[in-house]
Amino acid sequence: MIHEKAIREGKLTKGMNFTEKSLAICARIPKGKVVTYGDIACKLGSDGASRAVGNAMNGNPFSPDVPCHRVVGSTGKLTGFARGLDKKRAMLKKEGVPFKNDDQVDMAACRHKL
DNA sequence: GCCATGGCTAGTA
DNA sequence: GCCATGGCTAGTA
Repeated sequence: MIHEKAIREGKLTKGMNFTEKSLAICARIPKGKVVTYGDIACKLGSDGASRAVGNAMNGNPFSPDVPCHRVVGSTGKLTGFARGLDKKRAMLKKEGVPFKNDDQVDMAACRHKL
């Protein structure tokens, strides 16, 4: 992972591969906000790559500085997290993200526009 | 060939 | 619940 600095700053540089770019985008999500795997994929110009974005988040070496916990499924469901969904939910709640029920984020209220 | 997705359809209640 | 999709890595040769 050569582009650590750029990633942490949320910048895309030309040498980055898909994974690195995904992480860089992720770094831009403000506290209290949330984004979708698909949102990041779209932002990178490949709509079908939402699954690949999931892979990228899974390997995130800069967690939780690069806030991969702020990425959720398209419906607002908490899909996955290396240290468990309970942790993910706890972190999001602590940041003030509104929930509809225990594993469902209120997307309308806190979806971040990339 | 795996997967932290997502969208669509069959088929139950 | 099925399957198309896309990027990546473990693991074979």
